[in-house]
Amino acid sequence: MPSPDEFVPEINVRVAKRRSQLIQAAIIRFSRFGYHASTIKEIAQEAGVSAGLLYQYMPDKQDLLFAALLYICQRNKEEIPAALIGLTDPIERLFTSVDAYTRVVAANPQAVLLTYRETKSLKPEYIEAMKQLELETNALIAECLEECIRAKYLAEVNVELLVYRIITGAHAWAFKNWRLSKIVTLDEYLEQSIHPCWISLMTPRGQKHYAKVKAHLRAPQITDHPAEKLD
Amino acid sequence: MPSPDEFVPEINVRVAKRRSQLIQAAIIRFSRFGYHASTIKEIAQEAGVSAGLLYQYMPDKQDLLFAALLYICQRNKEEIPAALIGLTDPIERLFTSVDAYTRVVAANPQAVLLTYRETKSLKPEYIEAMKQLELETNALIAECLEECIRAKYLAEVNVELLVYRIITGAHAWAFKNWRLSKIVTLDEYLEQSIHPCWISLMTPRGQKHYAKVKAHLRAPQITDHPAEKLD
Amino acid sequence: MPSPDEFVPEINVRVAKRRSQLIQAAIIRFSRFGYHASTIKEIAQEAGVSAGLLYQYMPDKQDLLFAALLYICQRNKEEIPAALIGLTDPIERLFTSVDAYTRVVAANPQAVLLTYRETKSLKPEYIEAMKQLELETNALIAECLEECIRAKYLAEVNVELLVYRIITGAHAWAFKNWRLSKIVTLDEYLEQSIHPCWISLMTPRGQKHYAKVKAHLRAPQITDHPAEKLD
Amino acid sequence: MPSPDEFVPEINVRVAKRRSQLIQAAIIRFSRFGYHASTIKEIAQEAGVSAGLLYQYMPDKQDLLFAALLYICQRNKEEIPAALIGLTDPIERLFTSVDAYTRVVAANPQAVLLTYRETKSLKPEYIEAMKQLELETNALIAECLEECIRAKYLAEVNVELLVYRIITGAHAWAFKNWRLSKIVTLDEYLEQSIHPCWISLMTPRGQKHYAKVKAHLRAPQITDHPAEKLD
DNA sequence: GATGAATGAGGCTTCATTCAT
DNA sequence: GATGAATGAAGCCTCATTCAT
Repeated sequence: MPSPDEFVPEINVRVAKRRSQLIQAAIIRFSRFGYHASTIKEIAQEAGVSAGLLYQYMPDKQDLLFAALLYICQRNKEEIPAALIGLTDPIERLFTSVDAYTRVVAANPQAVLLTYRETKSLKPEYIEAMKQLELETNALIAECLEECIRAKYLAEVNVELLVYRIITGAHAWAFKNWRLSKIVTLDEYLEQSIHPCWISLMTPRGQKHYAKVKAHLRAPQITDHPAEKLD
Repeated sequence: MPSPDEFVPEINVRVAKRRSQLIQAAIIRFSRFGYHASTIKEIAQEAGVSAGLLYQYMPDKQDLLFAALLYICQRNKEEIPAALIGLTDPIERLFTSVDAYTRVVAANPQAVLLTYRETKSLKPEYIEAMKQLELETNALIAECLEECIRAKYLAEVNVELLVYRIITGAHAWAFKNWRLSKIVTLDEYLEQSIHPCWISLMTPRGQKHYAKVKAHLRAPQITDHPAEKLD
Repeated sequence: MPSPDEFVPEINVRVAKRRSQLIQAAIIRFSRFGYHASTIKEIAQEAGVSAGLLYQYMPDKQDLLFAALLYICQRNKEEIPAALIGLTDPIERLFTSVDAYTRVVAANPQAVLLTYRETKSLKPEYIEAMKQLELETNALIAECLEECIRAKYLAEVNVELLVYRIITGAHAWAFKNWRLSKIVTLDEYLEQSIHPCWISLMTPRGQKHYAKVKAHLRAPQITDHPAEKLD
Repeated sequence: MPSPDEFVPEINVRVAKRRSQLIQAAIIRFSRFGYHASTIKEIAQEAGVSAGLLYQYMPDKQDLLFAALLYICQRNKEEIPAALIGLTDPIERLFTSVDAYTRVVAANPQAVLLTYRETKSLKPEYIEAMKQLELETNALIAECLEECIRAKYLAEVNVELLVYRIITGAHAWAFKNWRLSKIVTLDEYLEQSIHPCWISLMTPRGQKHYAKVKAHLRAPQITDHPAEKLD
């Protein structure tokens, strides 16, 4: 009993596998050498396939870049909800989302730098899509902040602006890692540079609550992508 | 009839003028279109000279990029001492250096983005030089911070880490300008995102002093480079 | 259980059917887009088979072109004898062969253009074969002319040259169809451009005879290949 | 006294020379091997320049083809008026224009074949331009025909259709040269295949006049382009 | 027999760099 | 000093052809 013509799962599985394989290879080369300095041949080689094959799964080099950047952002975005599973306390959720975001960035620093460096190489509609995705990711942290504000744990501040303080602070760990990693550990960075952004804005009520939950706050587990380490 | 080995000042003046002219043109094109998307011909045209002439003042395209990046960083670095002239009060000096730094970045956002995006295209020794220059610039703000700490206005914190919070916060205005400029003005950004980095770390003594000088703190005047605006 | 060396007619039937199927598809694509602009994949798709299968029935793309051109010329050649069946009068046979030839060309203009445009892409021996086939086709009309000359209906002219006047006149209908079809119909073209080639060379005896048979001369029926129409 | 900036004849001379040089090379390669089988490198080499230089004078390969085809047609078109200079008698002018046209085609057969074979490779607007140019050339012969009709030398026929009989007859000499040149000379071809097209349509008055001027009709001198001979 | 995924040679085109004027 | 014509290396991409399934 053969599967009907219109649904052939093995094919889509292979296509998805190939695409993923090529995107991974692209992330590696683009991260390491930049978009323009990476040739299609090198990327294909990194993926263990021929240059020609790449074009059966990607329209062109720019789309490959877009796919790579999209993949990075989407992957990062997904880590936050994953880290929040099972958490209900607003402070705990805020702490965890910020911590998770920063640790995701720290786990894939080259990938994050790639999004900063090469987004400009995309065509306008792709740039727009990237911005949209950033806003969606930011919204995940924004929700945690708003929950804290509603619970009177946090002063009423410009939430989106605060989110940007936090995420660009996280990105800074990737950008300035060459220096920062020499003066503090990631944990110290989180404690002294990232979390203070919101801790310093807590209400007395928030501070009291934070002191209570602080003890059992734990760093979330982040998926590691070894290819994207800093060298 | 001057001997060929003699020092001929007019020549060096012309060389310096040409180099500067070419670097300006390079900054304009690189900022607007990126390093790889800018051709030597376009840069030469922007400078109003021929492509061939460029090679009499620059060894190659990469050195031109380095010269451009160096110029940007040096220019920005010089703005801080300029803004501090005549100021002696530690808090006032700290406020002004941070304010000046951020406004310099905000005045030439494309140029700053260029240093982030294209530094990787340089050869290692040039990258090292860029890092060195960054550290020197950071030291200017660090000195102001240390002065405040010595004056017991500020808690004893990791100064260099704090400097990075501040400067990457400033850079964020350039990177995320597409969104930030829609939610706050530059003045609001300074007040709500940048200055809080150090204000939240002041000692009670510092807070008292700050309240006193606050009234006559004034935004420093920053040199504008219209070609490097965001569009 | 047939021995492998035995003649297995079913196999040859299938091979012939496949080849024909592929040649038809090739004619369609080559005619419409030209040899170089047509890809093997497109031709296979047109034939409803895979690209790989094509190579089990054709050594390569060039041979496919040759097969297509050969098919077209052979098909056209066969129309003349078919149209002459049952006709015995020399003038009637001449008229009919010329008329049939022109109408065959007019029925498959794109295919004829293909033979003109792409014969050069063939290797020398194939070009030779195409020329040979042309001569054979021409001979069919030449025979009719000679019969008329023998019957003293036509002046003694260079027969082969006259054949070329006629067939290139027919081809012109295909080549210049974009303009000719705007100024005359095919019937008018035949009457004013093609048939005059030989009518103007008739002897008085021929003219008298022609006047007699003219009335019941009828356009032969030509096989239509809709895919090869001009658009 | 330097020439004003806006008019620098030497530059335009060089550009024109280069363009011409490249177009000649293109005609040679395209004629010999066809458009697709000719590479930019080969054409550049034929012209004695580098591949890169070609792109300073031509936007791309297709434009080079268009330029080549245009050049051929324009050159052919110009031969007719040149041949008619000083001739006033209608019959003489008609004979000469037809004779010149055919001899031009015969002098550059490969170039004419090129226009037939590769026009389809052009983009629509260029094809349109080619058709327009053909119509203009045809009009030169059409005028001669009309003059004869006005002088009552020629029957009132469809002039444009007759022009097409003539020019496609001339083209046939190029197409079927492999055979025709074996059975007749060009002069015989003109006498037996080309000129009869209009001679057979003369009025008695025309025939009488033709008999009178026939004696001193002379073949016009045609510019030779050795690179475009048949091999 | 039939498929279509995979290969890789080769074409067009761009652009940093050189050099004759 | 200044020009810009000329070079040619190198990259993206296509597509005829092969071959494992």
